[in-house]
Amino acid sequence: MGRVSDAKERLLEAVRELIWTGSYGSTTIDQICEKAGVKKGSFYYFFDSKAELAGVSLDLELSEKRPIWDGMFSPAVPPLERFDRLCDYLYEEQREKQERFGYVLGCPLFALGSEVCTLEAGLRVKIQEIFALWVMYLESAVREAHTVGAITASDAKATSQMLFAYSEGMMTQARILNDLNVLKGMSMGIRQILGVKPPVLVEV
Amino acid sequence: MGRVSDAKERLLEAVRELIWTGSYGSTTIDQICEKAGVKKGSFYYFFDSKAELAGVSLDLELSEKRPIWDGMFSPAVPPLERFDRLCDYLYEEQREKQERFGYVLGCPLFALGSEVCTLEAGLRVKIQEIFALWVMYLESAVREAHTVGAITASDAKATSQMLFAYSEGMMTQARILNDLNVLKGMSMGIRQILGVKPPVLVEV
DNA sequence: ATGTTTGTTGACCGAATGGTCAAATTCGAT
DNA sequence: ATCGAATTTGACCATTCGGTCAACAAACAT
Repeated sequence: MGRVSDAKERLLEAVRELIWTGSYGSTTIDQICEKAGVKKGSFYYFFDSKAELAGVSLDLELSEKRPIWDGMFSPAVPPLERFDRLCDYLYEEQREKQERFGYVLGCPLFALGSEVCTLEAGLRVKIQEIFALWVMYLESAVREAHTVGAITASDAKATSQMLFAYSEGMMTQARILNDLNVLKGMSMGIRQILGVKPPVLVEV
Repeated sequence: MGRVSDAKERLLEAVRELIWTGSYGSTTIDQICEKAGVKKGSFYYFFDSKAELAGVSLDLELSEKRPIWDGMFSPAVPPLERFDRLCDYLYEEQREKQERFGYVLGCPLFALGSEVCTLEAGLRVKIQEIFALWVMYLESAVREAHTVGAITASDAKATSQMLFAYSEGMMTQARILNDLNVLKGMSMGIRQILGVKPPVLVEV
């Protein structure tokens, strides 16, 4: 078996934080090593480039997010409520980042994808795949919401596509403006795109 | 007066293309100089950092775009048609970029803003200002469209804000996927957000 | 205990990077 | 023609960057 180490994990954690709080291009291997407390020799023992490290960190990101998505979009949750949970989750996530780093960081995949899509084909493809998977969650919820009769939007494919663009646009705008309040309008915007029918009011 | 030169303009042109086709962080001063056909000494004669050059290039971007925006959103154009013109313009712009560079490049401001907002405060502020101006065009058109009775959306502020997030999200998605077809759905999406009332059909 | 595998270290390299400068050049103005 | 302002040039510098390597250390298996 030989010697054991968590240097690999520390490198992965470091690169994620550096890219998210800064950018891919401005993050150097030296920086990553320093933040991870790992010497450069060890870096090259585990990975052979920044791009490969970032690629593995995307795998990690996906494996962490999937159970969260599965929870939010569980079939046990009424379809419309899934979107509420999503908004709450995103807001809370961003609030925490702002508290910790002083910045609203937005969506790590969208920012990274936009930055490197013309430069790092491997990363671009991985990000595309994650997005395709993510849209499946949205599409399924839209379809179910429509089946249940909760929304007017009938074209699940087109609607989920709209929701994706809108929500990512909102997250990125929040990042650029460094303003959490942007996200407060997201729930309403999503409901409008979905064409949520007004709930039956109950007298108290 | 002394010697005359267009080196400054060439540098501005070079940096815009390099950032747009690649990224801010991956663009070096040496690269900019080479593409502009300018020696590094001259670069530092005109600018004192990459950030300052990028800042001036944003001023240039705005001064070029304003007349285009003024044309598309002219009061002489029916409010709803302004959005059609916008979609056509964006599609044509991206089509041209893809033909020239092999990539759909998306919105240069959104991509740059997302990349540098935590790193370059000066650029972040400038981009924020341009966005604020741009949303004014959207908001005005939404307000007029509603006044004219062409759309159901009544809250011009919230609606223009949604349009902004959605359209920027679409442009960035087109960049990440390097797919022009993404943009084909934009006109419909905008109409849905606006709540465009079905036009009165005329028998032929 | 001893070899074997796995991970660590620090020194090292060449290239690229941001940045400076004094000298040379080119133009407009007088 | 020539003076002065505006621009160009190429050489130069220190630092940082990505990347390599041989030697070393720690764990496990036998």
